[in-house]
Amino acid sequence: MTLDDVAKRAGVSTATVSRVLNNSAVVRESTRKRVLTITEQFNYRPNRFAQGLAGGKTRTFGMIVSNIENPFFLDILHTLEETATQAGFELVYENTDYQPTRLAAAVDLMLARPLAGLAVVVSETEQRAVQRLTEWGRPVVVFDMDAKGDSITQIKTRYEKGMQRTVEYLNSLGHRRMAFVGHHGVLDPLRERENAFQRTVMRFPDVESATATSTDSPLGGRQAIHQLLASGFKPTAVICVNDFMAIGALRELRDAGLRVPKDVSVTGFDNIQLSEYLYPALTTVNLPRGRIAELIFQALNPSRDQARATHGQILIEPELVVRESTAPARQS
Amino acid sequence: MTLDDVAKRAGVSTATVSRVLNNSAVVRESTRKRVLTITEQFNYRPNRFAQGLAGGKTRTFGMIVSNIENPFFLDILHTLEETATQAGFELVYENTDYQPTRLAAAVDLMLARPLAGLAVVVSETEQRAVQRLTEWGRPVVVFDMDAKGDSITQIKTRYEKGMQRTVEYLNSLGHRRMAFVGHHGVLDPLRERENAFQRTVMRFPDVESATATSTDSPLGGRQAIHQLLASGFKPTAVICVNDFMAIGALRELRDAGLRVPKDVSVTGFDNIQLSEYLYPALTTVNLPRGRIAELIFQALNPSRDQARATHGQILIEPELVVRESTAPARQS
DNA sequence: TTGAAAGCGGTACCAG
DNA sequence: CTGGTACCGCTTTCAA
Repeated sequence: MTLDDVAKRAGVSTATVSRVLNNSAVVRESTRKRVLTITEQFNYRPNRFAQGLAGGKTRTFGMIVSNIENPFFLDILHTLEETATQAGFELVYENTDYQPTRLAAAVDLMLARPLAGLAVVVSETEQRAVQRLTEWGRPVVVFDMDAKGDSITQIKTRYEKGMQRTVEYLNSLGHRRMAFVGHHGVLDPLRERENAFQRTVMRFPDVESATATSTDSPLGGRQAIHQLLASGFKPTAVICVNDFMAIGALRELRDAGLRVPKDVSVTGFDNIQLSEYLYPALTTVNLPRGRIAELIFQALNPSRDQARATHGQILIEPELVVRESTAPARQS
Repeated sequence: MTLDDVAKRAGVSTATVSRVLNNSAVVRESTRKRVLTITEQFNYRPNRFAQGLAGGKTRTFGMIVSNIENPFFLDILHTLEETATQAGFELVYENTDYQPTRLAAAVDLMLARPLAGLAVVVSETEQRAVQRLTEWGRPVVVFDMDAKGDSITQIKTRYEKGMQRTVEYLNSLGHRRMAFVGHHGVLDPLRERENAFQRTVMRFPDVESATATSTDSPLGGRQAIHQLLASGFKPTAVICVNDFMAIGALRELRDAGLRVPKDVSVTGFDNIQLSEYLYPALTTVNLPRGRIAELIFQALNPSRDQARATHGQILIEPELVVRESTAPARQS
């Protein structure tokens, strides 16, 4: 069933059917009704490809994420998807696994589609990809990535602030040996988290620190802790780059015979839903994913009244959420 | 940059460029090179809409899931996405939230796209949607859903068997008061899990049982346990419909002052990665998501040699994975 | 208020 | 081995 079929059956031209379906022009009520009856009767759906080709417009957004298995990314994707669907848009996503080459490939793929807008929520970066994004004419949102351009909206979180609050809090509990568990996000934003840790720790001269790195997953968190412990460093507090890795960290610490938080405190980052279901419930830093998704949608949506209202840079303030995985350092 | 631009610059026809790009016919090496040089130089990407329209073919698969937040669905989606991408396909998904109306809408949307194939991995069902799927000419895979048709592959798991093993195991540990925690999946497959529980329990005359229902999430699991406990029923073992809900169940039991597995044993279903990171690590039933994703891809992929090799019905055997959340019932 | 027709950017058949 | 060209299904002027 095509537009043409519908038109024939309704005894009108394809142009009119198109008008009815898109409310793009005033059509006499009677013909309008007639057309709608037919389309419903046959459950007609316009071919998206033809629509996209002809109109040059699309109702599809794209989103690129680093690791969809990590609830942080998944939540944003999910919320954005719901919001977009509600508004009559579709969402397609690509996963990069933190690999710059995959990021570049994903951007190329997305831009070729074409799309109405693209959200790039990744922790890695890649020159050519950024280049293409800035040259692309349509709305782009980048999260924690440096890319400037006319149609680019940047959303950033103040990791450093979140990190500071975490370290300060732990320090106030008496912790003096802290370890940072990160993952192989090779570039900026991740580094930013790690750098933030380093910088913050430096401000506490009596605090010793160490770092361990692995993949972004519970298993990675587990391995990182394993390394750390094997290295001989005995932290009284472990700061994980995110909650996802903290899950594994908690497990490995327990398996190593260390009690959390009695023997060692653990913190995460992101405040994913799971974090309060862990045992012990995780002390972490909240990053409002729902709000981030909303902001992304607003920046992407072309039918904004306050066009460009959401343009430029948006800053997200992180806040510490204290739960059960942190406690005063033991006198040792 | 369009095909035409490339053709002009290379001094050939659009047909030739198309041939080169698709390896669809033999082209003289020299012209082939020339064309490729241009396309790379300008980083040309064919417009997917035009391709889809013209060819009638697509390199896009669709997947519909009930709850993408549940790692069971996410894992399948993720694996399928990777596999598909590797093979040069794209994957788009829709989430239904277990709502039949959303399932119907998702199917309509997917079929209109159009796609090269569609995977429907949901726990609900809807008449019209099933109808459309069977009438659609292209490859369809349904997981745990009843839909028969020429181009439909069905993948089913033997829930009942998994459930039996679980109940038998618990019974052998001395448990006589069991509760089932399910979610509001209104139709078949979920019911199937619950029914499987009921049927299995019936075979053990001395086993008392109860059921609680909530949403498919950790929070839901928590609430279900809350209801259960409030009802006065004191189970010595709790069987959760899936691991995702078990996460919340574990938490609520702990908050209620019950120790797992000392006071009450808990089991899940699916064997999601997280299950071994929980505390205590969850006893569950393994459902091989990677393999399921592989099977789906094979059934969907049009370029199969052993065409139809994966047709008809495929059965997945579940197996019990014993971890720490189950133990002998206490003498009470 | 409606119809006719020109594309949108590819694909694939038919000649040459 | 390569070019010409008729579509694919829909949107959007331009006229009527």
